[in-house]
Amino acid sequence: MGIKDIARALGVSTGTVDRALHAKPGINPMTRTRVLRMAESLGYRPNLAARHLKSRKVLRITVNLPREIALFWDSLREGIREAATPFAPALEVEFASYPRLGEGDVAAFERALASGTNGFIVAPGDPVALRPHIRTAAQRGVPVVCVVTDAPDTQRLTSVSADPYTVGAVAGEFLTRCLPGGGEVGFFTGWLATQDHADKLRGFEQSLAHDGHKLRVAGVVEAHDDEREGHRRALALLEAHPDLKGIYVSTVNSLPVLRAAEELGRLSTLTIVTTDLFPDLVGWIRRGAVAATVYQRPISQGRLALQALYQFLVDGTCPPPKLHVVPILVMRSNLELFLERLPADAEAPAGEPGVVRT
Amino acid sequence: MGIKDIARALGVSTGTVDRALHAKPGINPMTRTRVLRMAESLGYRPNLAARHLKSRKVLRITVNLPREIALFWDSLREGIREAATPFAPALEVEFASYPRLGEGDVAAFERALASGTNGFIVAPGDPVALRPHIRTAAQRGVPVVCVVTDAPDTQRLTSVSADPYTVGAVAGEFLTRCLPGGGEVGFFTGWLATQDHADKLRGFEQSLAHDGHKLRVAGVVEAHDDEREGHRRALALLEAHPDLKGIYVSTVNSLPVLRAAEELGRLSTLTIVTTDLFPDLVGWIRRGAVAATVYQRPISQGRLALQALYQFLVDGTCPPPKLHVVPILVMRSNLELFLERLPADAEAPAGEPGVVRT
DNA sequence: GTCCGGACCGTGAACGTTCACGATGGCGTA
DNA sequence: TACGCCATCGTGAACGTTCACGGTCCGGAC
Repeated sequence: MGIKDIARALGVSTGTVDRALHAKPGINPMTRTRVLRMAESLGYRPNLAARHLKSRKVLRITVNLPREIALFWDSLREGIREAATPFAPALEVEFASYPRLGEGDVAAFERALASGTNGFIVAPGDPVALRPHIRTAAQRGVPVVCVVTDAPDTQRLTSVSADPYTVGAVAGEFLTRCLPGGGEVGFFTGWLATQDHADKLRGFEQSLAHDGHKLRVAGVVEAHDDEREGHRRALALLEAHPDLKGIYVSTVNSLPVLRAAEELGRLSTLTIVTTDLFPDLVGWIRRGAVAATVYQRPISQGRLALQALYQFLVDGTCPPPKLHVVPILVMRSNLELFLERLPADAEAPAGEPGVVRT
Repeated sequence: MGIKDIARALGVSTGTVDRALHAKPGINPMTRTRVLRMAESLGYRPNLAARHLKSRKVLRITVNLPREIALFWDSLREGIREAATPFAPALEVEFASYPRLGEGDVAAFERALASGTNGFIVAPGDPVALRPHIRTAAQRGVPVVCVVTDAPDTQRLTSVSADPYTVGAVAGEFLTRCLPGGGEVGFFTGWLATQDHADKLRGFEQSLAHDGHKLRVAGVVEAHDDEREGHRRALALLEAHPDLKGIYVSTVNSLPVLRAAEELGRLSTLTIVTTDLFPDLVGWIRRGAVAATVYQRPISQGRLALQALYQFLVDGTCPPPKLHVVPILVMRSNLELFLERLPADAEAPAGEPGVVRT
């Protein structure tokens, strides 16, 4: 079951077999197919050890992710790094960062593609802008894996994310359980035009419906990832609904909403569910102001993304078009276990400007 | 940074370096230390590809786990298998099963040790009985990793488990959130003498205490993993406390408790939290009779165990004495995502004897 | 002095693959 | 006919490590 066996079986040399298996020039198309057919029938599996021993060519994959929110993206990077170590030194991971989601990802992508990467892991901020670049990458045989956010209808290899519908449904079910008496709850998101955000709302509403509509959505707020707007609209929602029982902030921008609730003295009567985990949120969870946060498990996402990409580069095996991680409810009781696993320097935010801590 | 560089730097042959690095006989102790020191200072990392290419010696690790509960242990095995594939064919995993936890694990251990395994992954049913065997294994340089249950005070390499204190605390916090009005709850376990079970109770009580003692433990029941006893004592507890608001079954034996609650018509007034996931539990979760189950993530445990063991066998790097996975709350809304990932044939229980399904 | 044995160490082949180079042969052109 | 070119294929070295084998040296016994 080696390259030699194929050569012997066909009466050709190992060099010819090598050329055939790697689609190199300088070989008769007929012998090429004969070799391929024989390789197939013999069940040929390349010996990776020997391959890497000889031409110490390393696979280079580049990871383009934002810097902010640090704790989240650092965790994602950590998951990738961790999953990559078993393959070292045959695999080399190159990290490139840009300030925020969608700010500079295209440029970083072009640079890496020009420098000759073998694969990508990216979080598309603006999928439409990235689409043509994913196309050219695919044409050159460079696979792209999306994490956290997807770039649908492109030639990406696969996407890894927390299934948004389930994320919303988990938050909804938890709120339903926490508020057995029923009542009104608020839903905060970024843009409902974004597929992911709309899916979360769908999942959320579906969960509420399960309970016989004792809990209902009093307002759906689009904050457009803007701190000021989030704060202002949270104040408005709370004042318009003095009897509001719960809030689910389905984006990572939960701080403005939390502060608004605190300013109005409503924290004790509200059950609040947020999204993901970042330093400034830890305190709110510890003192119970946030009942739970739906964690999208960046570490696991990173691991899955890297493994799918590596498998494809080595075996050529295609993953399913979408890979999902199960969202986790982080509460006070299991918070510490998450903080343990997180990148070390990321937990202490120190006095960041504009951050109110109580 | 290869064996040749060490040889050249010291003016010896590669054979000598090889003998020194592997503690083989037939080498002067002095040259041995000289080689080791030089290897250290040059930062020598063996080329695993070359090593495996030459003496195609495969690491063989044996996994001894119970058959029942199938879904749980199959998931654990799946996690191990999955984590092992990247190392194939340099790593070979051998699975041995015995009927139940503690029934035949010692015999299986001895057999595998005699057959010359390189490492173990086991779930000690009776840690005391297994201790001497772990000792002899350790003396022969065969590392043992415990999963799910630990064998403390032995020479095991490490143990992988869901931190029992956190498991209990998560269940407690969830119940607290579900029952904002306070009241009495029941706690079911196996044996309080078992460290893990006692830790879960501690975590559980700690979470209740956080809330200003509005929720309190009406009864702690030891069911000794006996179905009849569990059922009988559940009936007794429910009848003694007609106002019981919630139940946490901290072992996998939750069915007798659930049936007792159902028989007494108390399901609708009880918030029930169980442990782990198995086929017969799925229906109870789907119709909301079980609010949530604390999942101890066997797949992740398997992955962690294998990676720690492999790292040690290859690098000699020792993992921390305990590795923890974060327990997850499985509810109706994320149940399907878990069932997806589970071993295929394990979900459908068919008509198992003695199983009541509604 | 010769021989032997043991301790220690060097030598070289082999593992499966890759790749640069050389070899072969057929065909067209001078 | 002689030559060169191109397409196609074979050859052999190299990658870093392991291991069986053989070599060298030294001390002791005859």
